[in-house]
Amino acid sequence: MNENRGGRIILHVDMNSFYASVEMAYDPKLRGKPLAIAGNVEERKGIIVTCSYEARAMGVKTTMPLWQARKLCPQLIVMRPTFDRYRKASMAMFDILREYTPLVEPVSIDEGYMDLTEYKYSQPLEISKSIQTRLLEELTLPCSIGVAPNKFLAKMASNMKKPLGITVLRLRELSTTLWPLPVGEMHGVGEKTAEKLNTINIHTIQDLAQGNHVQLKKLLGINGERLKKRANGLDDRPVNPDSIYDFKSIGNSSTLPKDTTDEKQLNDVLNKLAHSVSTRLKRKDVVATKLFVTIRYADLRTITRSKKLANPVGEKEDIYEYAKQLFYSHWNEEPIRLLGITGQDLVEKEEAVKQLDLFSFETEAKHEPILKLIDKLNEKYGSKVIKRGMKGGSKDDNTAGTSFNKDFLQE
DNA sequence: TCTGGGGTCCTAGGACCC
DNA sequence: TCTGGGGTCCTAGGACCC
Repeated sequence: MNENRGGRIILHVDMNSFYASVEMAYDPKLRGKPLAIAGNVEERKGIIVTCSYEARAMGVKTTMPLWQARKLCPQLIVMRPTFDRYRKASMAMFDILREYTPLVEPVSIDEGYMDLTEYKYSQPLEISKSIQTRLLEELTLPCSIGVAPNKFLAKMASNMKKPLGITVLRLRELSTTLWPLPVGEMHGVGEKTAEKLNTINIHTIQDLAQGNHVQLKKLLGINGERLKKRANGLDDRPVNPDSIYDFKSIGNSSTLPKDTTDEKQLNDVLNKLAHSVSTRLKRKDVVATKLFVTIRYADLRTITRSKKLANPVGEKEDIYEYAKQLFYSHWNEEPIRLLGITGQDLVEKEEAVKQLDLFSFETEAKHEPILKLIDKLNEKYGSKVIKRGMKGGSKDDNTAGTSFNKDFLQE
């Protein structure tokens, strides 16, 4: 009955050069041409965000500075991103995926996992073909799909054939499919980790899979253990459709047209950033308990400075004031390339108001015996706010029932 | 005449508490 | 009378991903 012996069937659907493909869907004249989407097109710091396969054939790559891409490919068509289109296309794409199962977890605007374990009597390969065909025919958007018993392997599989690939990665084939790859190609292993692994003679995924447990832990901490497990095809993370509802931080940053030390200009940028962060927080009905300021100097050295706030912020003016405080107490007066503001530890606005009340009430009543205080609080707010014998307040209520959503899934 | 902007997770030291 | 051990919070920074 159970053909895959209790294993799961996980798909990773990855759209191919998503932004460029969406633009081609909107304007068919762009098809077949080297197309790049780049930020800051007019300015010196523009980089390639995505490019079509025709552009890739000329050596153009993601994150390459625009001027360099133009040198490699003079006929390159360059467009600024139109996020509205991408958001719409993304929603349409996830709607199609959800027709196959509700267990769809978007991980970014253009990729997501699906858990098809419940549909084990259908062929996952057939379902993948159907998904790929529908996305291509109905949305004119190409994708690659990986099919595997877990998220990690599905992700690695979708990466193996692009564009328009479908790759099935089975556990029993790991030693021939996954293991020969350089360890740096593993999802979760970047440049630094690859370098570190090389120092203990780990060069391929196979080396990692067979690496010494103790040595790996010493080198990379718990990440070492986790990577070794993954290299052996083990990953039990569930596909969680609700993960889009947990927001941990909201931030904006901006690279200045020119490096500067001009305070008026810097204040102006902080003011604009405060405005956009405030708008986004408000749209989600949350306030931030921690505020971060990012400073990048001309030589790309980047520091972040943060402050835990007694009273969570959401209003633009408050964010601006705290950000200025943070900035001016840490800026070394060197020219600045980029400024950023991020709010973290987000709580629902109503919950934050409660906590604020709680705080002042507690201060006012701090001489009373603690049990009496708790009883009073319970009387005032109901027993769910604070329980006798509990250490803290209502800290972990902050996501319950919130209706906030990832930006790209919002209208 | 190089390298954007949006995030997440982990680590580590010091303060502080019991 | 010279020094334990566990835990949490705060801050800074590193690495990684799309």
